[in-house]
Amino acid sequence: MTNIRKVAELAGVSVATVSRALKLPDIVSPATREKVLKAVDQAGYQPNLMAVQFRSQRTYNLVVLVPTIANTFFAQVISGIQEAAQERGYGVLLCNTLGNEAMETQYASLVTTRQADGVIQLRAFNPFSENAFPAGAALPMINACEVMGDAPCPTVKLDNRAAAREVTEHLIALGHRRIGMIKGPRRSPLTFDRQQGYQDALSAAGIPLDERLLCPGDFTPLSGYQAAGTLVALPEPPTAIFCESDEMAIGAMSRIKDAGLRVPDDISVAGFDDIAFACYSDPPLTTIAQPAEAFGREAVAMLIKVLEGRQVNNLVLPHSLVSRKSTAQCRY
Amino acid sequence: MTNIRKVAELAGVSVATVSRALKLPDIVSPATREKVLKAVDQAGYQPNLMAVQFRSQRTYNLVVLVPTIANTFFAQVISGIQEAAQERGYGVLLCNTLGNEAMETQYASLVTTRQADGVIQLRAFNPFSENAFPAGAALPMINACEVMGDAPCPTVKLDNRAAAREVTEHLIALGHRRIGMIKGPRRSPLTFDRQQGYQDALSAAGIPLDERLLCPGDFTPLSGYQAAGTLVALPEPPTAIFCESDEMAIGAMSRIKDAGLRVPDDISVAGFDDIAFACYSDPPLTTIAQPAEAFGREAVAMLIKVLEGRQVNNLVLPHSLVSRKSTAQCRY
DNA sequence: AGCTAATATGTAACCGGTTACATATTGATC
DNA sequence: GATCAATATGTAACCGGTTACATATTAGCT
Repeated sequence: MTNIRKVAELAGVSVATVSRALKLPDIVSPATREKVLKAVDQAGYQPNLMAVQFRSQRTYNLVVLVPTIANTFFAQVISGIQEAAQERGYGVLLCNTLGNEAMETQYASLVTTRQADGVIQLRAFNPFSENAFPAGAALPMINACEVMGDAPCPTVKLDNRAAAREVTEHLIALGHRRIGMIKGPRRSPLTFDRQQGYQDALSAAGIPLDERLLCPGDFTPLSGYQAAGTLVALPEPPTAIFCESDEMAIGAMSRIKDAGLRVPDDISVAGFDDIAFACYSDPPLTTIAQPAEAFGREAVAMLIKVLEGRQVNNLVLPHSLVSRKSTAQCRY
Repeated sequence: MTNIRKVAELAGVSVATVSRALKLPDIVSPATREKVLKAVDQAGYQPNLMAVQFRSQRTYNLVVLVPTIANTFFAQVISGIQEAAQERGYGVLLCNTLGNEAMETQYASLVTTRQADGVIQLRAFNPFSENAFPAGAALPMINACEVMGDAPCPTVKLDNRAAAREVTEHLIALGHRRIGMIKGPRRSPLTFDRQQGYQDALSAAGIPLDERLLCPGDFTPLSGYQAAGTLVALPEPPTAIFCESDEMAIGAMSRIKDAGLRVPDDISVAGFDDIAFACYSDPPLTTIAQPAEAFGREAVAMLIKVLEGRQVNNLVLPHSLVSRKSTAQCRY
């Protein structure tokens, strides 16, 4: 293996000079620099970054904990993370946790064992910082997308409550009064906030909350399909359904059509996320657009600030209602 | 930082003994082992894996080069990679190359700079091994999914030609004779193989090839949408379209409906990949199912074999035609 | 007890860079 | 020419483990 000593020997200088010629070219004489560069070239030398990292105690890797890469929205967020990380010279260690807390803990420990410098957690915070990291070892960490109010680290999120309220108001403005909601997993703060927004809109319009119109899902198309099945089977089914993710909305629309009903003629459907497929579904989906890549980019920027010991502020990214063809005037 | 020396001091033994007590517990006396473990516990010691890796010259990280994570199919493959890697104690460094060869090269060099042990490339091989890695430094590398015939490394792929032939035969069996094809990027070997299969089926059925029915795309829904626009605008539009990816098929169906035509009544559409959305599209998509996770798992297994210096054989994974509602008897 | 072999533990070199500190060289100023 | 500062380079310690080799201890056997 060609290492810095070989290069030093070739160039007839010390290893320190080689190191400096490469890292701080200004402080070596032009002649020496030239000699070193030639030797580097001749030896085909590439620094062993493992050694560099070991010495500097920085890995320049970031751990990303994602519940499921298979989710289109997360895939986009990761895309943003990836890009931003690369621009700053960081690598991305991807961890598909499948919601498994043990796995999250295990992966977060990549930081304490020095295989990564920090963590971006795309799921609501779990208690691992309490049990798994003793001695008050606060991990350099950012919580993005799904965020709990009392997260013990900086966060980037959407104003989910306001966004959900907007969608619901949009449906109410179309004349709907029986509005179903296909939610996320029960314990998700995302779901909590969005349900708040949904209720805000209802009560502002004087519509009483009907618990039977709330169905839990897990953000997958299948769960949307199943939940919609429950809703259309109600004695008084909803005339509109707000789904907490586009993937569930797509599943829901499929189920509604299987029941012989049409979207939006019989039931309006709204989603959340604005994934790439949202405008190619039949009908194209009305939804809340989230800046997925921006989530990733901002999370990286914040984490690096933390790593550099700088001050960071929590961030709320903007959303917007995208009105397409899956929602229409209520006919009843 | 609590390091092995602190632990040694606490336990009243040498660092070598601590190291051995943890890695080769059998060769230290039970009493010593106990002492060491107690000291480890007391000090809250976690080995600095950066140091371990540095010493052993193994990072236990694998680089994965993926054209776009945003593609649902790749997301699934990565899921499989991720799982298999984790089971074997490897981490996954994800690189979204966006088809950029410079970026692929840059990331592959993580191996030569010792930040990763090997590479899984999900795109057809590019010439970087020739120009970027001099001195015949053959990277430990696996090429999966999109594979070229002369790949200079082990490969896992599908029999794309046979699969494309099956879909096409399925359409022919339904009475279609004007069958369009929405292809992948021009230079992709995937596209080449699948077009071969398409042509195999046509010529077996005595149907002449009509070049106008072939449209290039780039695997995104948008490109499928656009290509379908070209096809329906033909003086004699096809009665069926075979798309090289489900994402393009979904885009194509959207365009067909925008043209006031119905799927499958007016035009049958078949896809490729069997992504999660395939059964929730309207109508549910007839497609070729690929074992996406298995691609990932096998690629990891093969790469680790390579890293261990063992013999590996190229692999061809099975596919199957999934017949849903987007293809139907030709009415013309 | 005396000898050999097996077991247990310690010492220190090593991986490949980085960098504090020491030393050598050059240049500027009086 | 002497003095001092600035610049350039070299020496060696260091990061935190692993492991070859040396040494100490114990066990087994005659």
